[in-house]
This record gives sequence, structure tokens and C-alpha cells, in this order.
Amino acid sequence: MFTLSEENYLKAIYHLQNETSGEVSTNAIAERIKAKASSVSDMLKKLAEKEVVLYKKHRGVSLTKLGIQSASKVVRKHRLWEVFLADKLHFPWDEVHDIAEQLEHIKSEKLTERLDQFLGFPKHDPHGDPIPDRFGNVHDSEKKILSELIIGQEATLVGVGDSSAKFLQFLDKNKIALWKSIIVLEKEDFDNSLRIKINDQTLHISEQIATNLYIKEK
Amino acid sequence: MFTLSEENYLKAIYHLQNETSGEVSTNAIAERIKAKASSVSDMLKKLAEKEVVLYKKHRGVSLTKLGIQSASKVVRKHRLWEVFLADKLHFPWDEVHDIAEQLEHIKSEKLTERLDQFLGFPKHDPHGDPIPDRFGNVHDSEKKILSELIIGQEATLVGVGDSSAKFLQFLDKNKIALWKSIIVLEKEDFDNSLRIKINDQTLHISEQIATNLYIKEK
DNA sequence: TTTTATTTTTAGACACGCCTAAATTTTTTT
DNA sequence: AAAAAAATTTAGGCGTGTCTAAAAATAAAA
Repeated sequence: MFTLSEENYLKAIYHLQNETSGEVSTNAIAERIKAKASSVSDMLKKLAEKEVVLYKKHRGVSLTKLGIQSASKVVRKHRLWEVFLADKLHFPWDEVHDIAEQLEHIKSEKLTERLDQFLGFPKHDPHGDPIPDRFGNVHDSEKKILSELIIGQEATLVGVGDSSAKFLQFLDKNKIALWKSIIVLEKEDFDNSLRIKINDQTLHISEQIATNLYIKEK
Repeated sequence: MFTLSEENYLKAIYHLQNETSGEVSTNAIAERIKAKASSVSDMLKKLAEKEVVLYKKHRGVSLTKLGIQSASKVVRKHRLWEVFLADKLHFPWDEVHDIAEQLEHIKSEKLTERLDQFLGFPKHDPHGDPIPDRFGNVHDSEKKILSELIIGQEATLVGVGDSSAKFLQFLDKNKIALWKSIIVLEKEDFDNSLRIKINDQTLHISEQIATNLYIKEK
């Protein structure tokens, strides 16, 4: 159906489309994929022919229904494999992404569905990101950014906005893990840093950290 | 290190080298890989430059030490993934090969070793083929072809010489499975077919079947 | 609104892995 | 040992996916 490269483009456009509003620009894709804009331009033409993107020259692209579906299938596989690596093979959460980048391209619907079953039909990957269902639909529960949490209100950490190894290792070092309880004790107006309570300890975190922690109020 | 294509060539040469004696011919590789001899010729030059094969024009190739090691790493991954698919995801043994053909190319030593551990350090894949260790060494126990078994001698089925879906399905249909006990009751000189006892039943099998069943005497 | 800067596309090239057709080498047959 | 057959390699080409450099289109600034 799709080549490895095409799948990577689809995934990139899918994520960019979810992060920003409007059409996705050639440059934005190029940055993601780590390719030159000219290469992206070439590929967009190809994807448009395959009817997975709507493409008007100089106007950016957006995924078609088929495109969204195809991309989420790749994302589904990626996240399921992440769960496998973390839960079954006990990989730390900052190492699962890179290996899943390879595993996500394995072609076998049956494999994907059996893996899903084997893992107990997980709803989220190790970073809290929702796993699309087999039809490509994502059921994401409402989540807030930690910075938006009212002082004193108890919440649960349900996801991270940045899945880079660096950020995840920082969280590990500070014993910040998914599904833990968080309360904001104090907000510093000057730099928007927060003093929070987690693990019965208080911790001071910068705005940059706070905007990358997703929570759900209790 | 190696491209997907290179890995497939290494694997093909590795298997051909184990099946036959002497150098491996261009045509034999072409048939395995399902490519034209001219394509094989090109690739052999490339592999020779990478020092994984010894190649003299018109004289066939053989793997170098490095080549054997590289090829067995791929075979190791292939067979480990087959065990995963069969044991953990309950795939029938005639379906594991094709999916493992994709999974064998995933690059991560750590993944391979953790998978090995997760599976309980299996020694054989679902077809009875030995799994090379992490250094590329194969510890294959002595095994005989069923045709060579003496009448009345009890043996265990430890492997199959043909892993095609067709053959495996035939075995399933006749309830012939690995690790079962077999006794040859009668040999027919005319066509070398056998009457055997398995599952407390007698079964008549052709020479072609018998030469593809590997046993170990008890 | 005209100029400048930025973004995007086109043109031309290259590595990879494959192909067909033709040339060459090796093997087999007569 | 010469001729015929088979196996192998070379030559030239093609699609994919990438690149650089240059051209074109759009957006931003003066």
C-alpha cells in the first residue's frame, strides 16, 4: 500500500495537523522528517496522486479521510509496540520511541490485532498518548496542561507533551511518572514557574516543564 | 550497517551454504531471492567490498567470518520473532515465517536480547530450527531424516525440512506436530513410502514427506 | 505599493536496487 | 577439440527518494 517513506510523511503530516491549525506547510514537514523542502515538495505530489492529501501548490497540505485513516494506523502500531516494549520487555519510556519507529512499519493487520489483544487492549502508550482504534479513530479523554490547573486542585498526570529522551529522563530523575497525583501549591507570576506537590514532596518546576505535563482533574 | 536488501542476500547465501557444499552460485541466489541473476551479480560485488563474502567472478561466493556472523544475527532475530508469534500471539506455525521476514530487520541489539529473555531463551523456532546465539553460533543437536530411521525404533519429531505453509498445513491436517513420538512400522521398497505410528494411529506417508521430517532417536 | 525576504517549487543529479538485452565465460555435449 | 548450451557478467535504463542550485510564488517590510 504505502512505502516506508510515504508512511513517515503521512505520520508527520498527521501530527502537525493535530498540533497546529490550518494547512500544514512544506517547511514544517521538512523539519519533522529531517529532509529538504524540495524533497517534501516531490513527495507531496506523490501523496496527492494517491489521494491521501489535498495539495495546492504553495498552499500547504491537509490529509484526506483516507490519509487520516492511513496515518492513524501507523500511529496505532507505533503506540501498541511502545506498550509492548515498556510493559513486556521492560524498556524505560525514553527508549521505546526509537524502536517503535521501526516496528510501526510492519505490515500485518492480524499481527496488530493480536498484539493489541496480547497487551490487554491498552488505551494509552507509555507517554499517555491515546492509541487509535483499528479504524483509525482516537478517543482522547479531555486533558489539561498542568499550568492551567487551579491552586489546591488535585489532579492526575495523564500524559506528556514532549516525548524526547531528555525530557523523560528529567521526569524520571524527579520521580514524576504517569498516573501520579499532583497538586499545584503556588504559581510564580514572574516566570510562570510552579511549586507542586507530588509523591508527598514539593517540587519547583519551570513553565516549560509545566506546559509539557498533561493532567486530568480528579 | 546493512540495508534490508543486503541482509536478505546474506541470509540467502547463509542458507544455501548450509544446504549445499562448495561455493554458492549466482543462479541459486537469484532463485531464492526471486531476482534476476544480473541483479545478484551487482549485489555480490557490493557485498564483496563490504567484506562479507569472498567473490571471484564466475566462481560463486562464500560468506566470510563476518558474513556468517552478520547473517546469523538476522536468522537469530527471524527465529526469535517466530517463537514470539507462535508462543505469545498464538499464530499457527505456517503463518509465522512471512511476518518474521519483516521483523528480522528491526535494528536493536537490546531489543533482540530482551525478546530472547522474554521468550525464556528458546533453543528452537516453531519449525524445530535452532536459534543462533547472540554471537552467531548455532548449537544444532544431531538429527536424522525420518527415512533413515530403523523399523521399530522410537524417535521424536524435532524439525521440518520444508517450512512452506503448504507442507505445514499438511502436517497439521494429519496431526503431525513437533515433539511427538514416531515409530516406523514398514518401509515400502518400491516408492520408499513409509507406514508410521504417531498419535497411536498408523499413517502412510510418501518419501517426499519422510525426507522433510527430522527426528531424534530416543 | 514597491521592494525585500521567505517559502515553495522546479530542474538536474545521484545512490540504491532492480530490470532487459547483449556480451562473455564456463560447462557440457557431440 | 569444436560446437552448443548454460551460467554469469556487463551495459544501459528505470523508479524511488534524496540532494543542491536556481527559479518562481507568496508574504512581509519599507
